[in-house]
Amino acid sequence: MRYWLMKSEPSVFTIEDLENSPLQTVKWIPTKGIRNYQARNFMRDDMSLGDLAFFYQSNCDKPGIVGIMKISRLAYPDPLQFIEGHKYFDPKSSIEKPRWLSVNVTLIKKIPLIELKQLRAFPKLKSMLILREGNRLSITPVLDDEWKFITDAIN
DNA sequence: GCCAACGTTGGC
DNA sequence: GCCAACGTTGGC
Repeated sequence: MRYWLMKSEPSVFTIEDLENSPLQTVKWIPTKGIRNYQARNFMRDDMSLGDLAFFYQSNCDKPGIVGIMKISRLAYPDPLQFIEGHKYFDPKSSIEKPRWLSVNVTLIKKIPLIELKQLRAFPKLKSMLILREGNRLSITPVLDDEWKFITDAIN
């Protein structure tokens, strides 16, 4: 079992949107395609059913962790890449050789916001990828120790 | 809205 | 395969 951190901009998709979705399950992210090879490769190569992930809200007033999700469907082609005219249409992709993938996630629970600046304050977390300057990757692995430390802090 | 830090693109 | 130009991300 692996752990992940997945970013979403609240202007695009919020934890409440996830909460209000049927079965509290969505394609990540419903209206947006992940268009970064590193993030795609994580989904394709390293994610397993039942892996857990932090829902991280980014590019907003209070960036931070707001929930816990699980991976509920393994990587599959992102349908948005095939919709001509769509923002996430990719002419270089095809049904036979899809370039971009998604996974489904299911909400486990919302948690009280743990702000980015709080995360930064914990020496134990100083190597977290999300805290690295210039980090832009929307899906990053979380180490077992980091996951345990954060989830322990919640409880 | 600024801007640093990235990833991608494409000409060569 | 280099690298400048460009677009995007995301904290502030």
